[in-house]
Amino acid sequence: MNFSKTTSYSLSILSYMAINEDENMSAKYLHDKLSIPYPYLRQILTNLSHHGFIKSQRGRSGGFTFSKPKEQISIADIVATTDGLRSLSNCILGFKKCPFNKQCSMHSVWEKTRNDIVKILNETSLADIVKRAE
Amino acid sequence: MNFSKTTSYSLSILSYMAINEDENMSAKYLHDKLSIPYPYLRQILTNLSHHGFIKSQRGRSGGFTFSKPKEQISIADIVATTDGLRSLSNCILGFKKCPFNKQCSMHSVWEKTRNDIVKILNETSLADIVKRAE
DNA sequence: ATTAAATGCTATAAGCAGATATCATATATG
DNA sequence: CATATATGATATCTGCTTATAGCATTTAAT
Repeated sequence: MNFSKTTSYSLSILSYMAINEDENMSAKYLHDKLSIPYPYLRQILTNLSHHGFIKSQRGRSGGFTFSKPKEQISIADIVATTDGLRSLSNCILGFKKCPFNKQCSMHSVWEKTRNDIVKILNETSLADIVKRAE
Repeated sequence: MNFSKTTSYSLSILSYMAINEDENMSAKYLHDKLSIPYPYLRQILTNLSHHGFIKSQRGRSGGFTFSKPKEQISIADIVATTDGLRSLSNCILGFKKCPFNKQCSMHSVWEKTRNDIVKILNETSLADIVKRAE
């Protein structure tokens, strides 16, 4: 009942980077700060780089920086590259076909809450997260 | 972002059994009706039996029947034996510690929706599901 | 130049949920 | 009684996510 570790790590990384943009963001440094397993962290950083959220600087004193404005990166964008938003559009109980004859009160409740969640995911950018962290 | 297959299958099985209580519920029969992989279905039935929701009758023309009133089996009870309700109490983003400084709008939204969901899970019994299916 | 410290790339391992397979045991039916 | 059809119990396989490892390449600092 939550997002995958890969998604969770991605969100941790990008929100930390957004809040502390002055620091030099190498994989090693992020590993020390966020306690994400180093080799796994590197894979995720590569993935985030490939998806255009951040860009890398190789070589000594290299690292990662944002490659577009933080206003233009929503949580939904990040989730979409890992778990995918589709994971939110499925039945909360995991059914393909509702076995409860459509009268299932689950579905209506979940539909509403799901919409609330997706709305927040879409409306919250990394810039918003920075604001709230201040 | 939804319950595990084991939970989903468990809910399918018990709700089908509740709605069609007149039929002879063998694993084979349930497999035909619900298209759950047969050996996996058998494991789940054993698990549901161990947890006291149903009891088994061995031998030819055997099968499974409820071992307590359907009014006394809530969806939450079923989820608790598989995924566990704890899966609902965690941060939706998968964080142990909120990296967003508590101001995270995620958390308040998720807390409310989570409470809504748990409430429904607790208040909906198999008997209710039968009523709604009629 | 040489070295240290960083990312790029990719192959592989570990762990878990989901799924399968098999044999033992029980029992209704003929 | 013999047999077909159930469940009981348990070992194993598989595929995906999570995690690790190692070598190549780039670049700053000395």
